Amino acid sequence: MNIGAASEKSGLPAKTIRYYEDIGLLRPDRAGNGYRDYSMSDVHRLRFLQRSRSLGFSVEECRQLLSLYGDTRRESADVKAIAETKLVEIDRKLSELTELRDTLRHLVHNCHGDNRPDCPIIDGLSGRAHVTQ
Amino acid sequence: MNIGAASEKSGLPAKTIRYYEDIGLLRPDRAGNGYRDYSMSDVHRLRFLQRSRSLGFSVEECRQLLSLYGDTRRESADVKAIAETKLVEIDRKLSELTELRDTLRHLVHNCHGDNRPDCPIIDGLSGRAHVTQ
DNA sequence: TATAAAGGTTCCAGTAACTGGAAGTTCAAG
DNA sequence: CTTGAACTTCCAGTTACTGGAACCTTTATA
Repeated sequence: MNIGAASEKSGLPAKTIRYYEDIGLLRPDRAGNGYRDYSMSDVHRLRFLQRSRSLGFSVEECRQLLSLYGDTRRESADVKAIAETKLVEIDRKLSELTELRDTLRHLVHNCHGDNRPDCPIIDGLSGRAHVTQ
Repeated sequence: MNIGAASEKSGLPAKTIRYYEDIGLLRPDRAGNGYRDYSMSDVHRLRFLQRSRSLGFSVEECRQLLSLYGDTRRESADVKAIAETKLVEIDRKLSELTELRDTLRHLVHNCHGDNRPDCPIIDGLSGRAHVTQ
């Protein structure tokens, strides 16, 4: 498929997809006319990149995560070690996100949402009183 | 407290903290010697920035999130609307992170972790067969 | 008290990860 | 056969830092 379709399916702009190719994150085929030709496997890779980037992993971390899926030559002890390290990081991100969500929820549920500017939660969390962790 | 202590407490490099001041995300006091002097409120702001940045929110989104806490002049209906929009996004991030974690867990639990390079999960997820969503 | 190291300051240049735009090619519709 | 959308490469600009120089202040040690 062309880059437009790959873009739509992966949620990444075409520009970004070309950039990812430049830095060696994928290597789509080329059709006879010079157009890039993306396989489902490429799209899967791109979706994965879209997700993990949006979740705060660096491109290099994404490259490492991708290597867990793609590099069959890598020894499995190695794969396991990398995956376990990333798991710890993901669990931390999960609990931080959960905490952020709970705070915002609290904000939403306690704000009356009318025009009165005295939202009680804003006062409570403005920094003087509340310290997270 | 000095920038070094603020850096340690927030988990952000001093360089980044100065940069955040440059772009108007906080305004620490100055001591008589010209050194920046951070309050607990500043540190709280910085920790918040550290977290939300590492979770994939842009600096502008962080600025918006911070405004939920800091800007008491903002009308509460406005606060509520912004918070609700961010909540949707956070919930999406949460489910994506959970999915990523489950995939990696599966990888860890099914890899034998010895020197044999034939980790069965890698084959399964290499892209040809498996498509997420 | 001298002095060296550690930690602070500004400023400027470099990097990471895109992003926009120009200039040209190819394809699909009318 | 032409017009417009989608593709190509290339180069410049932006965001969010990050490293380094040159200098100042504080603190520990001789």
